[in-house]
Amino acid sequence: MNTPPKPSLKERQFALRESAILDAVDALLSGKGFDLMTMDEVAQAVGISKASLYKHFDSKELLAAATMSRLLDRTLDKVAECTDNQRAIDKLKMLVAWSVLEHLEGRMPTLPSTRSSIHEFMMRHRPYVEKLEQLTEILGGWIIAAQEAGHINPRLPGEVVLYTIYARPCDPVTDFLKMGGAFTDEEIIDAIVTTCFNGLQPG
Amino acid sequence: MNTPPKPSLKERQFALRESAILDAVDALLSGKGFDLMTMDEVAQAVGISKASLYKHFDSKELLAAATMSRLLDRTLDKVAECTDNQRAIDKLKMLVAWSVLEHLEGRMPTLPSTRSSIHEFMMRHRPYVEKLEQLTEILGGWIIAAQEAGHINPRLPGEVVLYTIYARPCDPVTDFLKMGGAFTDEEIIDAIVTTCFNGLQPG
DNA sequence: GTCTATAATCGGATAGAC
DNA sequence: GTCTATCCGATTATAGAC
Repeated sequence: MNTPPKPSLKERQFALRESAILDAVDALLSGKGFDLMTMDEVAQAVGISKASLYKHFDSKELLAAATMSRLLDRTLDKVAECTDNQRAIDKLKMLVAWSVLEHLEGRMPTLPSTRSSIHEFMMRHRPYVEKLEQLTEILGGWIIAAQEAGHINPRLPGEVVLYTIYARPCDPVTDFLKMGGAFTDEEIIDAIVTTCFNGLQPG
Repeated sequence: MNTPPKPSLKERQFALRESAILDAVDALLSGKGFDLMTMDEVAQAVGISKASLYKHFDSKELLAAATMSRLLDRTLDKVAECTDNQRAIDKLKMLVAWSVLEHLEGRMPTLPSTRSSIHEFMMRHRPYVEKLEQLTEILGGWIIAAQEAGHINPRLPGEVVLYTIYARPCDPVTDFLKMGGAFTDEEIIDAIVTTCFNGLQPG
C-alpha cells in the first residue's frame, strides 16, 4: 500500500488561501446575502486580485456553493457531537441556538431563501444537495423522536417543523433585535429559541 | 368654501395607471424582492415604456417606497376593521393570518429585511416611517393587552413580540411550504399562525 | 498563480422627438 | 406624457504579461 501523498508547501498554501477566501465569503454572505455580494469585495477582503480569485473558483455561484457546503460540514460536525443520552428536543434546541450564534458572529452564510438568485443553482448542485439530505435525515429522526416523547406537537407535519428550524438563523427578527442594540447576543439567542419552541404564548 | 376640484379624465387616467404600476410592483416585490426586481420588468408588466415609468416615479427607491406605503395603508385599514370587543390575541392572530395570505397571493411586497439595499432608504423615508410608527403604536397596545390578559408571555420584551409578528409574512417557511406543493394555502397559513403563537411544542 | 487591463453585459436613469 | 434610443456606472468574467 502507498502512504497517502504528503501535501507540498505549495499545496498547503493553496488550501490555506482557499480557506481564507471562504472565511471572507462567510462574513459577506452572512451580512448582505448572495445578490449584494460582489466578487470585487471578496477579492479585496482576502487581499488578492479578482483574477486570482477566479483561479480558485470558476464562478460566483460555485464560490457560494463551496461556502454553503462548508457550512453544512460544520453543521454535521455539530450534530455529530451530540450523544445518544441527550433528549431529541434538547439537541434540536441546541442546534437552533448554535446556528443563531453563528449568524450573529458572521459565520452563517444565508441559507438559500427562495428569493435569492442563487437558490435554483444550489438546488441543482449535487454536493450541496447530498449533504443537505444527509442533515435532513438526521434532523427528521430527532423531530420524530421529540414528537413521540411529547415535546413537539405531533399534529405538525414534519416539513413544517424542519423548515421552521432551518429558517431560524435567517429570521429577520435576529437582525432587527441586533440592530436595535438593546439586547445582548445571549438575549437574542434566547428570544429566538423561546419563540421558536414555545411561541409567543406564556410558557 | 370651494367645492373640491373634480378630477379630470386625464387625472383619473393618470391615477389609474399609477395604481396599475403599484399592483405590478406588489407582485414583483412579493415574488423576488427589491434587489432582483428591475425597472424593465416593471415597465413590461404594466405595458408601458421605462421612460414613462420614470415620469410617474423618479427612482426605483421611490417606487418601492410608494408600494410599501400603500401596503401600510391596507394594513391600517385591516386594523381599523377590528372591533373593541375582540380579544387582543385574536386580533393579532387575524393580522398574521391576513398578512400571510396576502403574501401567498402576491400582494405582499417584502418588508425591508436588513439585507436588502432598500432598507436604509426606507428608514429615512418620512411617509413610510410615520405610517409604520402609527401601526407600531396600535400593535404595541394590542400586545400589552394580550400580555395582561395572559395570552402572550409577559416575560417577552415588546420588541421581540412585535418583530416576530412583523416578520411572519416574509418568513422563508411560507415559501418553502408553498414550493413543496404538498400544502394548501389554508394549511400554510394555519402552520405559520400555529408555530408563531404556540411554537413547536404540543398544545 | 498572480497581477493589470479589459471585454461583455446588465440595469438605472435620461435625452429628445412626437 | 409617451415613446425610441442611448448614456453610464457597476459587475461578472477573461486575456495576456510576468
